[in-house]
Amino acid sequence: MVRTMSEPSHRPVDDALRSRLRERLELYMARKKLRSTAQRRVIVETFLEGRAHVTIEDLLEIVRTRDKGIGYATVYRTLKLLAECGVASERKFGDGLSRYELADDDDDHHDHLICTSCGGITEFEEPRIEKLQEVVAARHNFQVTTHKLELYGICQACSSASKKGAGQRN
Amino acid sequence: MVRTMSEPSHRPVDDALRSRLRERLELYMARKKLRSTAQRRVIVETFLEGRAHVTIEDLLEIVRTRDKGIGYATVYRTLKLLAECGVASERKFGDGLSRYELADDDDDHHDHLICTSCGGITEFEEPRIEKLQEVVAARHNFQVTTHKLELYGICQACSSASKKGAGQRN
DNA sequence: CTAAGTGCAAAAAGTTTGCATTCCG
DNA sequence: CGGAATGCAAACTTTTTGCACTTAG
Repeated sequence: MVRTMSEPSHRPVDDALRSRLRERLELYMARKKLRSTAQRRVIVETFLEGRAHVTIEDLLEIVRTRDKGIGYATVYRTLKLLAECGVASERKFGDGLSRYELADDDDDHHDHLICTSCGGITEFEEPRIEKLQEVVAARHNFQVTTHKLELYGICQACSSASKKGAGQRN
Repeated sequence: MVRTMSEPSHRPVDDALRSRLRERLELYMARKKLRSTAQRRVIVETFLEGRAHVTIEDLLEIVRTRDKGIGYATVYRTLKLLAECGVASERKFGDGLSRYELADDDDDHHDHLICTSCGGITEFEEPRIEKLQEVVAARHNFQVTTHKLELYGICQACSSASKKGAGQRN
């Protein structure tokens, strides 16, 4: 009950992305003759449908609500598999944890704003920066394969919270 | 300005920077009533005069040629101290190691090209990218305190080496 | 059937810390 | 002297792996 249609969680754009990724995974697994197990299916679905930037620990917790017995190592190995075949991207934001998100399409890269107060992560795209990166790389005869751009600081929510005098913290 | 760290390049320009950093450290230590020990002096000098992007392990090895008995923990704690007072910057390039380099001046930030083949790290500056980062941050009402931009790929040396070796690609 | 996949526990790998001892100020 | 600093080893954290058992194909 109570599912009013007007609300936000449904993003048709991402559905298309997800099916592309699912397909990519299937092809990869077929080619490498990898097996589809109950655990993998649960982990992959949870990852694809879940929020971005999950840690292995996060994902394990969610996955275990669906299948009690799944172990850390299986989640770890499955995420590694997803990263290998270009379905997930591993990110390290310097807090010592590895995080995973849906892989971008080749032509559609995004970067991150990271709030050092609440830990919130926001994505952004700025094609002009990507262009300049190419310029820099060319200047050094460097062939870029990937890049990482992260802006660390205080997000809007935290800065208005501290203005009001309230504490923040996640 | 471009400083390439993989080669034995000597940089007279940096002498001014080093004295500024030494002074900053002295002020900090005086203010906090920290002590100048033989170990710290060796570690700090080795760090200031050595090449950029050293790991703790690297630095320990060099330091021990000067003072056999220095322990890992002391190097670790001294680098942490240097980072605290703005003399060193800690960098993590995703290979699981922490690396340290001389801190930039406030107005003079640089970023990195990282060769995934030879591990070489080259520094670059591109003010237009910095500008655009500010634009992005403003768009999100985000107050940037620091940022990290890394381009991963194949450096010139490695790509010409593989050209000779494998004889394909152009 | 048989090789891939799983779960567990232990190993790695890097970072941090507790503590007895040393030594700067 | 007294507290800061050191060196060692042990504790931690997160990631990775060895292995015996299970199971997909």
